[in-house]
Amino acid sequence: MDDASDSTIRERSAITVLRRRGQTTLHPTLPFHFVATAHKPSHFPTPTEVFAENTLWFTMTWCEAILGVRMEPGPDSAVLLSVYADRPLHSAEIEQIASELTFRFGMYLDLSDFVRLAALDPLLGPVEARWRGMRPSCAYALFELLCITIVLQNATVRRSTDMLQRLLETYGRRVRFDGRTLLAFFSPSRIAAASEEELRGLKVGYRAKMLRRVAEFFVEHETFENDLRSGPPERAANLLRQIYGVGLASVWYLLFEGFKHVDAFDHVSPWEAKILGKLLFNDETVGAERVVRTATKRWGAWRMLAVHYLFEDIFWQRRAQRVPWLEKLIRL
DNA sequence: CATCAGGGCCCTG
DNA sequence: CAGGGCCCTGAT
Repeated sequence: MDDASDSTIRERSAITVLRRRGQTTLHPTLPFHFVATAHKPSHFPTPTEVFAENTLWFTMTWCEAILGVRMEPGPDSAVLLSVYADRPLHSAEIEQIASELTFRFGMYLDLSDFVRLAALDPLLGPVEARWRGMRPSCAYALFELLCITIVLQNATVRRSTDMLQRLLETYGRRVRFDGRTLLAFFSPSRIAAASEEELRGLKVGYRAKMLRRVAEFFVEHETFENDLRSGPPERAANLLRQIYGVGLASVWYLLFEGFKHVDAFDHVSPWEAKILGKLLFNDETVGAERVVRTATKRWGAWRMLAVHYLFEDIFWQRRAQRVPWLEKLIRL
């Protein structure tokens, strides 16, 4: 047997096929924008999800099970959910998954005040109208999102995607459902059981120690994510900062993407400050402080959601046609 | 070939 | 609280 066919067999045998176990319908608050909620063009593509033909497919680990989820728009702004799994699921479990996804995709948020606020703002108004009903959304559990913020650190997008790919291939699972093959995340215990040297072998560098410490933290604090979902953003921020490897930039991402705090904009990274400076003042050099101050004054408790609308909007534009000034600011 | 910053964070002084 | 070091890569 030659090497090629050998590796093909290995790869094929490593695929777990998920079967369709149930379906249900989600009912977001109105207004709701399916496409802009399901897909974020500013994010780098990850092998756990794919968005195509107005449909989102993604993997999810849930109560020791590996799930594949297909999400698509239904009538009257409803969202159709098909759940695939490696074991049968009770209808009560399907509803629990539905409830979890309602949270992860921000479908419970009441945007009516934001719509009113945006209408009064000449910059935000047209952008909000274009994406009316877009939510902060993140298909990942907190531990998974933390792994992403760690591979994001001090690396170009290319290197971050490579690191995540290797981690998922090594410790996660390859699954197939509904005609799609995707990777699924690993559990915290899987990483906690790996040695730092082993992780360094995946070329994550000094992040190996952080990944291990984060994983150990989640093994010991199973209810951490749920605890943080209630309570003010400041409390979540303070507790998250105590985890080794979680700094200002990561917390900022986590509060908005993970916990849907629409006001969590007290920090902005340099590259994003340049993009927002350009959008707000047509000047990419105004600096992070001024960007944060302006957003706070202008959009108050909705400032992070407003920033998110502006940010995704320019990345949607970029997809239609390259935006020259933006290309320089994105390090691929 | 060398050097360096990159979609941060920790630790030190 | 400012600044050096950290893994590894691709750009220069």
